[in-house]
Amino acid sequence: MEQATRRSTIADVARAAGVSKAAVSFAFNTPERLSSDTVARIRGVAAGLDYRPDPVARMLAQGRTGTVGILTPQALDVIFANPYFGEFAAGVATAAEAAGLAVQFISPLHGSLARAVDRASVDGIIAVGLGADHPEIGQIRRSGIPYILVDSTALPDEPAIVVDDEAGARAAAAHLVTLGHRRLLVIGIEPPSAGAAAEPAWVTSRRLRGYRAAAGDAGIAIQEDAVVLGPASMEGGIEAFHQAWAAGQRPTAVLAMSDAMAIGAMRAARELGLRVPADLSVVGFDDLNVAQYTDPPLTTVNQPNRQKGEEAVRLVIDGGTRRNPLEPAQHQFATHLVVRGSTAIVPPLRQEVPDSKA
Amino acid sequence: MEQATRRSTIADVARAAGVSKAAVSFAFNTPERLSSDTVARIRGVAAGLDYRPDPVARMLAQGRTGTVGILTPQALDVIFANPYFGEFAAGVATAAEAAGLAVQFISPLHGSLARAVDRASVDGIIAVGLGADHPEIGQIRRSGIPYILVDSTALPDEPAIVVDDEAGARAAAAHLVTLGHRRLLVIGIEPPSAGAAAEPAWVTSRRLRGYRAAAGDAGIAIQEDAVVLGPASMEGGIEAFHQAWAAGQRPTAVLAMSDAMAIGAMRAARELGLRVPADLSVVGFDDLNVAQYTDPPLTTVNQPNRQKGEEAVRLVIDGGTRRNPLEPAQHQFATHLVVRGSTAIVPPLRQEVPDSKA
DNA sequence: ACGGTCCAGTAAACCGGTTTGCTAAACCGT
DNA sequence: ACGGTTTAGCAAACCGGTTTACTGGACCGT
Repeated sequence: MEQATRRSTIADVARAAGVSKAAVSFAFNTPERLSSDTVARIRGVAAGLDYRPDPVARMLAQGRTGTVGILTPQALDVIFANPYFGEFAAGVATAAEAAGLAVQFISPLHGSLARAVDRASVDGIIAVGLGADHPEIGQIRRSGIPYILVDSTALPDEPAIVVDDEAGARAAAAHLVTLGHRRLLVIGIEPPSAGAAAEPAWVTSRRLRGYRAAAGDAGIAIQEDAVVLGPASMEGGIEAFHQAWAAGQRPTAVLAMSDAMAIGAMRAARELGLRVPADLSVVGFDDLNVAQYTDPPLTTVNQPNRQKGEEAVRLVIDGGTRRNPLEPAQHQFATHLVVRGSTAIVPPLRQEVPDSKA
Repeated sequence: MEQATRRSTIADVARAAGVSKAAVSFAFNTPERLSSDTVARIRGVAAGLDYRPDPVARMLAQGRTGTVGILTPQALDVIFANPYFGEFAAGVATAAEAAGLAVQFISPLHGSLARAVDRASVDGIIAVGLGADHPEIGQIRRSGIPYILVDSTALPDEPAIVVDDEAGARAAAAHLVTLGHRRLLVIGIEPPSAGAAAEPAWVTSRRLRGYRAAAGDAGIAIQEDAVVLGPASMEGGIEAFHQAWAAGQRPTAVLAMSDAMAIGAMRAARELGLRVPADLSVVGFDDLNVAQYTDPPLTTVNQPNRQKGEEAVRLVIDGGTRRNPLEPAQHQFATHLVVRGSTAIVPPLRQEVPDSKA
C-alpha cells in the first residue's frame, strides 16, 4: 500500500518522449551524443514524470557503487562512543566527498562481520582496527575489492595506514620519567576479541613496548599489575583507574592509551580526591580535539586522526595501482608528544598506606 | 589490471554444479525447496569458487537495499565535529543493526544535497536538521522512500522526531534566574543556510523562546545583543564567548544551546580569567556523555540523543504504516534539566570596568 | 493399472539501468 | 551524381541476481 504511485522508470520516459531507452540514458549521461533539442525534450519529459534513475540499477550496469565502506570489528554504537573514531570518520568523509563517493559503515551484522562484508556494496573498504586474528581480511582480499587496513600492523604485507605508536608511547613515558615519576600506571585498550591481547601487533602491545622502552631507559620496570585494560571510552578509563586503585596501585602518573580513557582516568582520580596534575599526572594518546578543552588540558600524544582518514580514502581509490613491491605496503604517520596541563613534576613523597604484602 | 580474476557469478556456480541458476539461488535463500544433498553439493561448489552473491544485483532483483541513510545538510566533517551527532548516530546504528540494516551517510555531494539524495540507494531516510527552506524534503517525499525528519519542526505535517526544546530551554533559564542571575548571555547555533536564522522553527529560535519565557517570568529581558550565534562545536563556543566579551557583554551566566558550545564557552571564560562557576555559570543543552567529564561537570538540558536515533530507525522501518491521521506526525521527546557543577549562585556584585558607552 | 499430489528442479521473465554495434539520413567535397 | 564521413538514434545484449510458472518423475491410495 505504501507506494502510492510506482516510480517511473527509464522505459516510461522513453515511451513518453517517443525515443529509445538508450536515448534517455544518453540525454543524462552523454548529452553530446544527441542533438541538443532532443536532449532538452527528453529532459523535459523526464522532469515531468519526475524520473530519477534508480541508483541500484545504475550500479549494477556500471559495475561501480560510488561508495566506500568503513569497516569496524566493533558494533557501531561502541565505535561512536569514542570521539577518536568521529575524527577519523570526519577525515574519511572529507576525502570521500571530494572524490564524489558516499560513505557506508560496515560493522558486524547479527554478530557476524563476514556477513556484513558480504552484504556491503562498496567499491573499497577501509578496515579499522582489524587484528591478524580476523579472517575477514582474507575474505576481503578474495573479494577483489580494494581495501586498506588502518591501525593494524598485524600483517606487514597488507596495505595499511599506521602511526608510530612505539615512538609516541616512548615520548609519553620519557616525559613522565623526566618529571621524576617512577610509579606509573598504564591504562590500555582491551582488544575486541579476547584472545588477541597477547598479540604483539595489537595496538596495546605496541604502545606498551614504547612505554616500557622509555621506562627501562630510566631503570624503571612496568610490572604486569601496573597495566590495566578496558574499552576505549571515558567509562572505560574511569573503570580502569578505579580497578587499579582498588588493587592497590598508587601511581603518581598514568599512561593512558586513548584520550577518552585519559579523561575518564582524570575523572576517577578526582573522585578519589587526587588533584591533576598536582597529585597525579596523566598522559593520553590520540590528541583528540576535546583534549584541549578538558580541565586541565590534556598532555597527550598527537596522531593525525583526520589525516589518516583522508589518506585511507586516497589509497583505497588508487586500488591496486601502487602494487609496486618497492614501496612498503604500510604507510606510517609520525606521532609527537603535546605537553599541556595534565602533567607536572612528581609530588613530594607522601605518607602512603602500605597495602602491599611486603 | 587490478581485477586478477573476475569474481565468479551465479552462472559459473550453476554451470560447475550442473544445475540451473535458480537452483543455486534456492540453495542459498530457500534451501527447503531443494533436496538436502543438492543443496550441499551446490554450496560446496560455490565455496570452492568462493562465490559471493553480488549485493547490488540482489538489491535490484529484490527491490530492497537493506540500508538506511542518515541525511545531513552539512558536510560530514562538520557533523562529526559535534559529539551530539555521534551519540545520535550510535542510536541509529543500534536499531539498524538490530533490524539487519546497514547505515549509509548522505551529505551534500559537491555542494548539492539533491544530487546526494539521488545517488543514495537506501530503503529509508533519516534526515536530521533539515529546515523548511530545504527543498530536498519535497524531493524525498516524491521519491516514495519512507523518511523521517529529526530536529526539525519546520513542517508540522511531516513525520518527525523532535524534543521539547522550549520547555528544556525554559528550565535552563529558570534555573539560572533562581540562582539570582540577571545578566544572561545566550550562545546559539547558527543555521546551515544563512537565511533561516529568523525562521521561528529553527532550533535556535525555539530554544530562545524558552529562555526568554523563563527570563520574562522574572522580569528580565534578553536583548538582541546578548544573543550570539556560531557553529555547534567547541571552537564555535570559544569564538562566540570571546566575541560577546569583546562586544562588552559581561554576563554572570551563559545559556548555550549545545554542550559542545558550552564547553567552548567555559574554556574561553577561563582564558579570560573567570572561574566557573564562581564567576560565571554555564548551562548547556544536549547532555552529551562528555558533559559528565568536563571540569566542572556541566549543568545542561538532557535530551535522549541515542534514543532519538533508535526511534528514528523504527519509524522509518514502519514506512507509511502509521498513516493514521489521528496520531500526530511528530513524535516529541521530553527534555529535563540536569544540574551539575557548572552553575552556582550569582557572584556578589564586583567592580566592573565600564567599557560600554553609558 | 490409473489419476492425483508432491517433489525437485528448470527455463525464462524480470529488476532498471548502460553500452555496444549498427543503420539510416544528412552532409561533404568533387 | 557519388562514395565517404558524420551525426542521431535505435535494438538488443548485458550486468547478476530473484522469482514465477511449469514439467517430468516418484509416490500415493484404490
